[in-house]
Amino acid sequence: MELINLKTFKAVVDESGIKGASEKLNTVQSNISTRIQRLEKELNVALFQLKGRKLELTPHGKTLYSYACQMLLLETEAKNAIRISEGNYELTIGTPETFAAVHLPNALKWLRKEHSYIHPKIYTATSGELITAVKNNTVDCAFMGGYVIYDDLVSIPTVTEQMVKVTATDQAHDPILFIRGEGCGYRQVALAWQQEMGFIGEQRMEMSSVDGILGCVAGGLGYTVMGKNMVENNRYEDLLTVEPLTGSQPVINIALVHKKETLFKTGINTLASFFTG
Amino acid sequence: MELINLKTFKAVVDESGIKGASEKLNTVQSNISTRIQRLEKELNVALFQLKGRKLELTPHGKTLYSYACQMLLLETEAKNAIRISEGNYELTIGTPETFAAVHLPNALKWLRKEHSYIHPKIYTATSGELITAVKNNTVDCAFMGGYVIYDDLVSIPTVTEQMVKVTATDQAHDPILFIRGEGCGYRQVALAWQQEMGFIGEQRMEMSSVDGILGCVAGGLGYTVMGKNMVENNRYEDLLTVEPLTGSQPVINIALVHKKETLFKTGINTLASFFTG
DNA sequence: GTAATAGTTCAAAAATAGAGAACTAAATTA
DNA sequence: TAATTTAGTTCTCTATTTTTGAACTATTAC
Repeated sequence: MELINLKTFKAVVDESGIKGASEKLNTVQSNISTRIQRLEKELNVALFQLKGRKLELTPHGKTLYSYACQMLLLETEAKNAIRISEGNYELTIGTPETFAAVHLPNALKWLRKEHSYIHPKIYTATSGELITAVKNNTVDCAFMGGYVIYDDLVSIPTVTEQMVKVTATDQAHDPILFIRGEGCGYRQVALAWQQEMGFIGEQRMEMSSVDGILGCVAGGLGYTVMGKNMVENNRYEDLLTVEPLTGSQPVINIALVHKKETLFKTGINTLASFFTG
Repeated sequence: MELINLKTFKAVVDESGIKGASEKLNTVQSNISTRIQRLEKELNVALFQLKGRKLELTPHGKTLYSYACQMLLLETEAKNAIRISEGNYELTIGTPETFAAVHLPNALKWLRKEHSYIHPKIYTATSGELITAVKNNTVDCAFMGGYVIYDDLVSIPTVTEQMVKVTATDQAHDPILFIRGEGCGYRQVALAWQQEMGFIGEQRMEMSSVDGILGCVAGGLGYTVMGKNMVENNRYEDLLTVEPLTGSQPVINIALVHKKETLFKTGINTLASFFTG
């Protein structure tokens, strides 16, 4: 039993198919196919069953999956443990795009200057995706809006952002709320505010980029609700008016989230200390 | 990181050297050497340090060792879990040669008849070697004379054997005690008895085979102390006289020993139930 | 019915691991 | 202290394994 086969097996399960796995592992389908067959031959059981043109895990496959996950986790842990004991290690940090643009640069500059033995590696995704990324060790920690309340995760509060309503300065605007895509932390705050204020019937417009949203707002197409910092120094800043949000949640708290038992606790706390002082 | 490399690494540590590992893994030294180097290159740290002509684990090596053990354990567990969930599985049973000859045949016959889904696989070694074999999962369980008192091992009492002093029937014999080799459970009882009886100065003769010992005793070369069952039906039985052992330990208790947390608990208990009824 | 998608099989090419000999260095011993 | 034994490394050649990419089959979607 070799780890590459188990890694392949796990990829097939996670990506639910040979094709997905082959893309994830940067190889061709036939390799995935044969690696799985190698495992099946070695264990002398079928791991998958073809249902139509989908693969379905057999009970044996399920059994193996849990072991494979454990073993692969141990592999990365072993590598991490050695990296840490070398005193000089990589820390994978997940962050929403917005946070990466506004808050991370200074933190990384500071890290580089004061704790150069930590080599940060940034991974951007939506808040939603980041939770799973933390859970399955794709990242060592992640910045996230709101509070996370999972048993095996720890949240360290970092920055509190003033939420603001952003409108065009010299223009009337349509009652259209511009919000970011599914999975974004700000989106939730914006929607909650909209509901609280009773603007239920209002139109909404979804847009994935902050710059795009602010551009539209500046153009008088609508208004938006987001973090104050995100507007400051934006290219459209001069055309925009911000006013602090009213309502029950006028701020958003951004936490640094990590697994309870991580080998990188010290490094993560170091990173958090930049914000908490 | 591949399991074969970790397996090799573990073997080098366990056998304390490349040579030992190469013998254990049935390959040549150069292979062991390059596998270790592969690991070192991949992790970018030295795992061993040459001290004279001995290898010494570096701190990084120690770190890796604990992970390697865990991963390799998971590998065998994964295989076992699948074997068991197939409903039809192999059970590796360790036994001293003597026990294999006298008690096992009936047990195996019964197992085959009543619990044919268990496929016993026999591994013979001395009691001493069997303890380590159980500990590192070379065998799933093992029969052993005396009681084992290790934290993570469980002993199920099976048969109690009457110990007897065996002498030639129609002959005087020299005061030479024939005993079995190092690591044999009976040997210890024999030696304890000899000491208790005050036959300290007596000569001793070591011999690895029971038949050999009984042959010598039958020929009047000396006497021996062993389990009653081992003499019964032996080819020399007619020439031998047995008398129950006197002293504080006239019997030997043979237990079936296994790790506390084994996937084969049910199978092992089934096997034990043949003896306990 | 046709196109697209998912997975398998196969042969050739590329990469890798293994065996064994030659070599270096340390311990043993005579 | 010179010779021998032992442990480990390095190197080359060979054998094996892995990867690739194309052809093929089966299922789903349009």
